[in-house]
Amino acid sequence: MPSKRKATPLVQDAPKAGRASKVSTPGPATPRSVDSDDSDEAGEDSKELNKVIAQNVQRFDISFFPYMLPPGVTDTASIYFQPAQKRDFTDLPLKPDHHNRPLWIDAEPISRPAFLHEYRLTTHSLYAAVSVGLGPRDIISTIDVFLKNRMPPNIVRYITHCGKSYGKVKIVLRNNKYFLETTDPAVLQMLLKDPEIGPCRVQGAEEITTSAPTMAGLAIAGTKNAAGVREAGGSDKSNLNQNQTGRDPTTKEMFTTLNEDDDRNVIYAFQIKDEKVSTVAERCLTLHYPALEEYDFRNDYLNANLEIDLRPATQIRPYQEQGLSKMFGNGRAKSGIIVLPCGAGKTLVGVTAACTIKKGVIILATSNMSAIQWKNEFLKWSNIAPDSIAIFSSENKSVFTGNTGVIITTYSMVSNTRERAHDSAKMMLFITSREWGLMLLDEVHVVPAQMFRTVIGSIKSHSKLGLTATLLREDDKIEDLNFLIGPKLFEANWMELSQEGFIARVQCAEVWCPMSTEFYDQYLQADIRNRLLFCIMNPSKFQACQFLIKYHESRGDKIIVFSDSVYALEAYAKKLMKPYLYGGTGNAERQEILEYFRNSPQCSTLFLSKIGDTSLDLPEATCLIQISAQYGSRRQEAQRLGRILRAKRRNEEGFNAFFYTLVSKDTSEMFFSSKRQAFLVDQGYAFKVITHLKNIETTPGLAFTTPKERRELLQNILIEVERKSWAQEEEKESAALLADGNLFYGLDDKLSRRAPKRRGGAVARRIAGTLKDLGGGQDMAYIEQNKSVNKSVKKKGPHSAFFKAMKRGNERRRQLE
DNA sequence: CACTCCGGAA
DNA sequence: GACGATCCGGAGTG
Repeated sequence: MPSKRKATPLVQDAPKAGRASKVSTPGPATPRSVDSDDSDEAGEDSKELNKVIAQNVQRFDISFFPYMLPPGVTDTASIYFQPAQKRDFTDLPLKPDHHNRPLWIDAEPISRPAFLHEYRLTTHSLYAAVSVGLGPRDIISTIDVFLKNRMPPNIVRYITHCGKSYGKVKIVLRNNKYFLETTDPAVLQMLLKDPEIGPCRVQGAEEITTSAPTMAGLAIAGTKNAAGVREAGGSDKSNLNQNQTGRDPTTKEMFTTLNEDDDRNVIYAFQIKDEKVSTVAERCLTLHYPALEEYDFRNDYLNANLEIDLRPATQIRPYQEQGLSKMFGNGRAKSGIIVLPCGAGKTLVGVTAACTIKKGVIILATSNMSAIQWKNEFLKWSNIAPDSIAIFSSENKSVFTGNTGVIITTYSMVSNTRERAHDSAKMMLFITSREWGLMLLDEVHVVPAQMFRTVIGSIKSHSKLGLTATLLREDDKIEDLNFLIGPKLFEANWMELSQEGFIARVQCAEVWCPMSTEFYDQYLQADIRNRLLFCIMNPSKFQACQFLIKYHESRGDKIIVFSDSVYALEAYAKKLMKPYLYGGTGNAERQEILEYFRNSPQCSTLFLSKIGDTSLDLPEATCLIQISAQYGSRRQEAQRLGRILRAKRRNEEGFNAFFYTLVSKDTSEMFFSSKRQAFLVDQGYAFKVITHLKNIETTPGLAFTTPKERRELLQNILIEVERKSWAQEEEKESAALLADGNLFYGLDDKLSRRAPKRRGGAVARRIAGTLKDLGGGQDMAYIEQNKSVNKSVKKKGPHSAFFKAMKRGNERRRQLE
């Protein structure tokens, strides 16, 4: 373990820590805290505290913050430690001078609203801490300095243990083969005997290497230098567009001195099967020997070097550099994840990493569009030759010309298990058969999905860098990233970035729209599936939306309205005469609308479906209204907010972006909404609740003010609900019926089976629906179908439904046999 | 363009 | 009794 390596100082963090300590409002982080920004009453105490923090922070490079208990509440000190079951630590002895000590938690952040920051100490966070160069003793003593109470011995043991076992096991790629390496023969034996790791070994291929890689002859810039630049970068945040330092602060300063690899020169290793790498990594983690990936790219003479460097004009922001310094902290490339908010320049981080390693790079993006964006960013920020960069997707299969280069592809392209097109297969062979220096994983939170994790195994790369804005999923697979890719190296603080003007300041609000009685009745009566539609189409919600659009348009904002329901999207947009965009919109039309929205002053409002959550780049938008959302998806909420974070106008004085969520009162939307907000609240955003929009009654021209209009609206919704359920049953029936093999018996069978669930009337209607289907009549669809070719109509075509169902039935039967 | 498979959310 | 379910998007292939 490197004893005292000087890590990069955290200049920005120190004053911030002080600010956080000015606690004026007691109480825990309530989701809806009042937005009271700068309460500038810095007492002498906190100034003193600042000093202490500043002194100690310098030695650490993890984003950690103290949080202070409110004055006067000194005797309920509590630390949130992961291994402990209870969260009350009142029985721990307090230090005599505890009032001078804030609590100081060194871990990954789980929640950081305005005044109270909650962090959690986990195995992963400790490993991450050690991986950036902190020894367990450093961690313990630093926490102790700021701790109000004595550290419980079990925590000490826990930290020490994590520190010891860390870094003993490494996964290394050599000559296109994966090896598990360790310097400790006992550990090697232990791993080989492990029932899970043992079988993953390639028999007869073990080896003992005696030549540990040395760092001799490496020109690594000193720490002093790096610190100086960081100082400069930290202080001139306002002039981030000017290249003030006059030199390229990118690669050299990222390295700090290193003095490990001292006397150990025997490495024990055995080869593991390519496809088992993630299994082994997972097992190692559970055995508390996390397998690291480190790439000594400067001493890699086997893989060709890539001619790539950052353009001289490219300026890296301090937080980006901070993240990168974690990755290259010891002169090698460590695998891991960097978390930055949307719009904070994730791509530039990736490009810089590529420029540092200067080997073959493979980039995995989520969509075709983002692949193209990656290419453009590479050309923009770096001097890479245009023929050294290629995109590999279904419509574009070029290869770079030289020995090595950059390949951009999509997850689904690589993880495709089905039969491939000919040149696609050839391309895959090319990709899987060579070694890559760096694998960049964009939107890395998608990787844990079963489909995508195969990517990790099939492409051999020396290091991996995952980038994401929202490191969260609603399932528990996010933890898997720790062994699939590596620890979280860096996470930016949203609030801090917005205070410094790197991303826009956002005002978040939740608007409660009352439900009119007739709608509420229908809502209660409706099937659980259709309930949401009534919430969304709630006339007062519509009015609120209209009002907000009007208000913000008059302020000159560019507005995006999000709706998950395509039906509602269309209804709203048509009624308000605004353009709308959803999945079914053709590509050409899509571009046209986007162009129109971007450039035309006449068009300042755009309606978007889920399509806008990712991949669409709309830097002009400054206001966002959400009229419906996907249940409780925190990720979606964060991504949508991200749409306006990169607002071009963010640097204008006093500029605010707005984020509204419209919620129908007393419906399930309320519950989901609060769930969705959780992540943003954790990031420090305060959601205001607006129960009544000022002057809404006196606003002229609002829709649905008369009972007649509302009745009509309700009628239309009911028709839609009907149509929907009809289409569903049609589908179900034809599917089920064909699966049974006999059309007519099957029909009877189905009907009698499901009859008890519904009343007689339903049965009659269902027969009608089925007959309609068989006969090819489309009368019902006619009502809803207007000039726009609706996707649902396409789907409902008797043809496709019929054959689809038949095929499905056949498939199922074949599988049974 | 049609078909297929997949993800994400309860 | 087993089995299945939703919607809306995306990408790849033919």
